[in-house]
Amino acid sequence: MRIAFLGTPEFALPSLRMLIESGHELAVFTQPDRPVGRHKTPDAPPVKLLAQEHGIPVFQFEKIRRPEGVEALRDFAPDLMVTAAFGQILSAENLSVPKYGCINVHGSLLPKYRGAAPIQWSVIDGETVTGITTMQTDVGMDTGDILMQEETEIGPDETAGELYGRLSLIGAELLKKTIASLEAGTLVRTPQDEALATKCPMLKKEHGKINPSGTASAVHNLVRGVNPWPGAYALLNGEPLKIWKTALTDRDPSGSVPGTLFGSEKEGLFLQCADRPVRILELQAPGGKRLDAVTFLRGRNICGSVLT
RNA sequence: CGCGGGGUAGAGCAGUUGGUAGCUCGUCGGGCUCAUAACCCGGAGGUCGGAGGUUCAAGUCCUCCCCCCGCAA
Repeated sequence: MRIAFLGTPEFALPSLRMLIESGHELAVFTQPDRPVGRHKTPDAPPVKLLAQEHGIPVFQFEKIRRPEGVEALRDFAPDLMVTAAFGQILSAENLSVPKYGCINVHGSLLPKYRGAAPIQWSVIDGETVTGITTMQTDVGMDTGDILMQEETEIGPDETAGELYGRLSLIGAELLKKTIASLEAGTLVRTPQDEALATKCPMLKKEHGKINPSGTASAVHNLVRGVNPWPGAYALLNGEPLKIWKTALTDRDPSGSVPGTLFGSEKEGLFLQCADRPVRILELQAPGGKRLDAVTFLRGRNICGSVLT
């Protein structure tokens, strides 16, 4: 088939790789190179790099729903469009170009977690099961008919980054099955149950802010859910202290106010939360490297301080 | 040239107005102990990121370079 692949970050790579290996005729549409990094050098999206390695034509539009984007799509004349974490909203005009429309690979079990960061929010919310949905894209935000779904469990200490990697692979497999079913003419479309739908926003820096007045579980889930980006933090004397890894513990409450740090080089570091303490395993001071808690404590005494 | 913090013993940090480098952990040796990751005593280990400069004297002041990190994207 002639397939227009629309995707941007790492999540889309396994799916694109699968399409390449399956021998489809491809064109890739991805986000423009963006200034990234400490020195603001423009950086090509991962999908672009992979496409170029395989000699696949790459198109980068600020907004594909504008006339030039639509025109480029029409010129390629795909049978099918596939999106995986593309990051742009498609217009009805975009969707009308291929005869089979557009299949989207989404990182949640729709209709739950519609929106931009379903994987991270699933972890932040403490969900224990999630999955991949392939859906027939319509003009709404992840509102199209469900084609196929595959579940996977979220490990109790799994980070969003780890889950992201796993789901990207599951997504590629499910996409393969979905396209095979489409080609066989056996694809079944199931409308989403609007009553069960939930939306999640794009993650911002401030979503990484830890609330020490929450439960230990909530803190642990946040730390996992925003790892590796944007990263969890709390303020120590007005300075952001990044907290990379935590562990739940059965340790009794320390009696101190939520936000209090305590522990020692022998016991490790703990943060008192609303109910009980959570163990801090890895953290990072501003300007400093990411360190395990015991090493961190060697040079600085932060026990007794209160995070806000 | 976006803003800012930092490179000092194997690790993490201190180092005051320039005057022979300290702390915690680790490591090595010894001791205590039924025993120990606990405790006590002792030792080794640093051309203070690199190059130049100022000075009687530079980790500390000046210039340039390399590397790491936070913010911002």
